[in-house]
Amino acid sequence: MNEIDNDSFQKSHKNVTIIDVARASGVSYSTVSRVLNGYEFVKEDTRQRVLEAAEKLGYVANLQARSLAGGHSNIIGVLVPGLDNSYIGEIIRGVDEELARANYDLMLYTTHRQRGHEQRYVNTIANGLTDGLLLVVPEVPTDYLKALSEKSFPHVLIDQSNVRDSSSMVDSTNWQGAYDATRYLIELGHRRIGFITGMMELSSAGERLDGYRAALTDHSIPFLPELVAPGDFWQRSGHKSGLQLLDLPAPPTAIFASNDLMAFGLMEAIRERNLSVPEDISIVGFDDIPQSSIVYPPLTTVRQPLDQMGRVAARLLLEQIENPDRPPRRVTLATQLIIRESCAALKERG
Amino acid sequence: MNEIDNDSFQKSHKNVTIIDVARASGVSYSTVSRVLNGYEFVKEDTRQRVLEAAEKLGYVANLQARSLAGGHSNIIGVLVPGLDNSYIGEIIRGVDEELARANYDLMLYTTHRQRGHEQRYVNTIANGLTDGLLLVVPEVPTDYLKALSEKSFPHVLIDQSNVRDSSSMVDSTNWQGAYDATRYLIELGHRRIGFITGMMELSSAGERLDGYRAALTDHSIPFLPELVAPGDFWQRSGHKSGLQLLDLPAPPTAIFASNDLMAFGLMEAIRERNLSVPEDISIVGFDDIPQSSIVYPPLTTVRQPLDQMGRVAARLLLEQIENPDRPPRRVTLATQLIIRESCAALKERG
DNA sequence: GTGAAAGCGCTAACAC
DNA sequence: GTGTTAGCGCTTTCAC
Repeated sequence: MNEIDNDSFQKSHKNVTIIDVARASGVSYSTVSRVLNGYEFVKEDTRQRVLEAAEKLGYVANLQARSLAGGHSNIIGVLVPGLDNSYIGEIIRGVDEELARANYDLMLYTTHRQRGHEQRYVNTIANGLTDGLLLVVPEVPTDYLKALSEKSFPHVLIDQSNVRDSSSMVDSTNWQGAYDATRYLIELGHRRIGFITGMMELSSAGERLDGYRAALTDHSIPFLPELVAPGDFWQRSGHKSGLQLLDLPAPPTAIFASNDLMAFGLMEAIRERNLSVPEDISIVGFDDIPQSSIVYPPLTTVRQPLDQMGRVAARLLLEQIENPDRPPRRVTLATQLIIRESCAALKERG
Repeated sequence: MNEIDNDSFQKSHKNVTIIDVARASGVSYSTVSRVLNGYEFVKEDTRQRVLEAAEKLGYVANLQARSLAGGHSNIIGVLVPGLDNSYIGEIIRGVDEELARANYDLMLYTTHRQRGHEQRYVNTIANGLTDGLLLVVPEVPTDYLKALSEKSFPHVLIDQSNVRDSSSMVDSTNWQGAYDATRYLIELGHRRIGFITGMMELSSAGERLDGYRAALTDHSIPFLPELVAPGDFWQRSGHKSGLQLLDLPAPPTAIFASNDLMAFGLMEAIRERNLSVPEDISIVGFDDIPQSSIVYPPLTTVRQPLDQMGRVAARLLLEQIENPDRPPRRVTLATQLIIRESCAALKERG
C-alpha cells in the first residue's frame, strides 16, 4: 500500500477535525475556529460556508484539544464519598441541573477509591481536566483544601461548614432545623426526648446536637446525657442506638435521629421491641430523602433542600470560575420541618 | 515590568510540567516521559533522579495533554437518564467500583439534559474525552447506537436488551424473575393476580409481562387483560394503576408490580383503600432497590443484581477498549426472588 | 539508554 | 475579515 492509501486509511479512523472543515469550506482553519466559537467579525457568507461544511462532515470539537489550548474544559468535578446514600444523589441532581444549564459536564469522583491518597488525588483532579471542583466529602478535608486554595483552584464545599478555610461553601440551617424539630416534639407534650447523633466529626452533626440541646434548655427541660446515643449517619447505627435508647430503664417517649437513614434504623428497632410509631413512640429524622415519605409511617423530618444546595453550590462555583477574584462566599439555606405521621402527642399517663 | 518578571509571573500560575521535571533532573523531557510511563529501558540511576525531581516539584500529569497525544484518557462516560432513581445509583456504584480498580475515571452524563439532541450528544461524548461509554438509557437508542457502532466506539448497554444492534450488553433474567414471582404468588394460593406493567418501550417491561403470563398459563390460570394495568416504572403510575386494580368489581388478591418503585405507589393506594399488606392483598416488586427492605412491610421482590450489572458492564467495556476486535458480548445475570413480608397465603374464602 | 523532533486538535496573538 | 503562527503538555517515532 502506498502512502496515500495509508493516509486515507488513517483518516478514516480519525475524527473530522477543524482542518478538514477548513479544507472543505476553502478558508483557513483559524477562521473555522472563529466561526465555531461565535466570533462576531466574520463575513456572513463565510460563516455559512463553514457551518455547512462542518455540518456535512459531522464535525464535533475535540474537547481535550480545545481545553489544552484554551485553558478550560467546561467540565467540573464532583467529589463524593460514594453513591450509596440518596442524600448524595439528591445533591448531585441539583448540581447536574445547574451545570447542564451552563453547558458544563460533570466528572464524578468517589473518595472511597483512594483512601489515604486523597491529598494527591485532589491535586490530580485540580490539575487535570476540571475547571472547578465541588466537594461533598464527609471527612474534614483541611489538608487538601489548603492545596486547592493555594492554587486558587475554584472549589466549593457542600454541607461541610466547620472548616475555617477560605473556601466557598453552602450548607443549611442545621442548628435551627434541629431546634425546630425538638420544639415540635416538646409541643406535642414530650419531655423525655432521645437523640441519636450523627458522625460527630462533621459540623452538621454537632450543630444538630446543639439545636436539640438549645430547644430543651429553652423549654426548661434538662438535657440528659443518657438520652443521647451515638450514631454515624448510617442506618445500622440508628438501629443499634435505637435499641439502646429503647432499653433504658426509663426510655424516651420520642426520639430525634440526626438523619433519616438512622431514623429508618430506629424504626426497625422499634418494631423489634413490638412498639409502634407513633402510638408508643414518636420519631423525627433529618434530611427528607426521597424514601422518607414512602416508609410507613411516613417520616416527620427536617427537610434539607439537598438538590437546591447542589444547585447553589454549582452556581457559586461557576461564578468563581468566571470571576476568580471574587472572595469566597458562604450560603446557608433554610431547613423546613416536614410534618408527616411519625409523631403523636404524648399520651396522658395513667 | 520586564519580560522576565512577566514570564515568572505566568509560570507561577502554571502547573509544573514534564519540562520542569526534566530541567530539575538534568535529562531530556522525553526521558521524563519514559520514566513516568514505566518504560523499562531507563538507567535505574536516571529513573531515580527523575522520580525524585517529580516528587519534589509536585508534578502531576496533565490529562488532556496526555490524552491528546496518547489517544486515550482513561475516562469512561456513563450515560444515564437521571439520578432520581436509586436503581441507577446502584448500577453506577458497581460501575464505579470496577472502574476504580482499573484506574479509570468516570464521566457522568444525564440524558434529561439534551432531549432531542441525543444523537449529536452521543457523538460529542464519543468524540470527546472518553475512551468508552456505558449506556443505561431508557429509550430505545437505536439511532445513536448506530453511530457508536459505525465508529466502533467501545460501548456497552445496561439493562436494554431489545436492540438487535451489534453492541455488547448486560441485563438480567427478567422473564425468569417475573415467572418466579408469579409462581410464588400462585403457590400461596392466589388465582386473581394483578400485574402493573413497566414502560413498554423497554424490553425488560415486555419480558416481565411475558414471564407473568407464562407462569399463569403453566398453572392453568387464565390470563385476564383486565388484571393488567399500565405503568411506566415510576411510583406515581404504581399508585394510579393500583387504584384501578383495587377498584375492580372483582379485585385481585395479589399484585405483581414490574418494579419496586411502582410497588411503593401500589402500597400507598392500598393504604388509601384501607386495606393492608399482606393480610388483604399480597404484593411483589422487581429490582430490590435499597429502600425495599426498609418500607413497611418489607417488600418481597425479584432482586436484580444492579451493582453487579454495573460491574460486569464496566468489565466488558474495558475488555472492549483493550481489545477492539473482540466481538460484542452479551451477559445476562440471574435474578433472585427475595421473600420478605409483603405476601401471605390466600385466606380461605368464606 | 537517551535526546530531538514531529505532531495530537485547537485557541489566541499577531499580521496583513 | 481572514490567514499565519506559536504554543498548550504530552507521547512516540527516529536517531545516535
